[in-house]
Amino acid sequence: MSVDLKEIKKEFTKFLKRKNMKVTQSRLDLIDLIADYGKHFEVEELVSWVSKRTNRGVSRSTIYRTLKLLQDFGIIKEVIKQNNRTIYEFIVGKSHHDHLVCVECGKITEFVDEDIENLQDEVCAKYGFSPLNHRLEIFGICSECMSRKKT
Amino acid sequence: MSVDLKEIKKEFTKFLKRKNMKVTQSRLDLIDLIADYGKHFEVEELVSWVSKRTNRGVSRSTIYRTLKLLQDFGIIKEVIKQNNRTIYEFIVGKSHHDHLVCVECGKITEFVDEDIENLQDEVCAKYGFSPLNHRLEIFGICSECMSRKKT
DNA sequence: ATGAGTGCAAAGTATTTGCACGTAC
DNA sequence: GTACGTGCAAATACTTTGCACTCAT
Repeated sequence: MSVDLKEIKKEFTKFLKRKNMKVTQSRLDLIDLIADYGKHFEVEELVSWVSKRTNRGVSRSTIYRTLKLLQDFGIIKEVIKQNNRTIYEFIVGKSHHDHLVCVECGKITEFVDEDIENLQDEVCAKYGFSPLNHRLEIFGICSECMSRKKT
Repeated sequence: MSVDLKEIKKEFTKFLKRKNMKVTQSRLDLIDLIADYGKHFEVEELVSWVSKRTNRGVSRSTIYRTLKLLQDFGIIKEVIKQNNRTIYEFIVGKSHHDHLVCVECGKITEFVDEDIENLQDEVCAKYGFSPLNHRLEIFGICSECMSRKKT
């Protein structure tokens, strides 16, 4: 793990103070817990994970509220919106990447493509649009599912 | 309007028969109504539009069910998933395009970029992934909102 | 005639909110 | 001490589903 969580929490503390919000244990802990989880997650998964890893657990409301804060702060992102599910990801220490989503097995594969990123910036420039973030989801069938289907 | 709706409905009829489904007025009408609406839409908007344009109206259930069918058939697509909203689009007669979504005013701008499309195909090829469709949403602030903010 | 389609109301999900109590400052 | 945070339960929003009736074949 190449991510300096201590530094992130320090920055997050500043971020909260700047907004006159309180630095609570619950908020700081969630950063550790998400980093520790180490993969994409849905709210439900996170709730279970937190219960499993702590004695106190956490309410869904707090999770939703804190996730929103962490998105504003910029360390997590909604990476997939499919059906009624929202999949989040801890994005610190990763280059921007996008996702291949297998509609058969649900497997999510990350990929990085600098060229796609650059072309997007060009498009935005062309329209005088100031991008804040983006989401590219490619839905399809992964190689394993494809070979299984052929059999 | 360069789209031949008659032809589309003929194909849709075949599509339904192939699946042993019935060719109902309601289903065929929805194609006309969506084409006629001429822009992105949400379910709620479509329900209002249908009521406004017809005498009978249509139930939300049928709208949802038919939208799913039309997606399978391939003439509409969920183009934006933001917050809890799903925005659909009639995609017949358009090259594949993606969207710039202004988070201030909600304006949606379409753009076409062949190079991005090609790069995506390359990525899929690299992972042995068979793409079915994709969605690229760039969230940010449009030029009008940006100049309004500066003032 | 038969099975699929439709509308309605009810049920499911995911997410947000009001409020009483707890905690950071 | 005060204001914001938290958990809980209730509310909301979107979408799906069961069922009785209707319509396409």
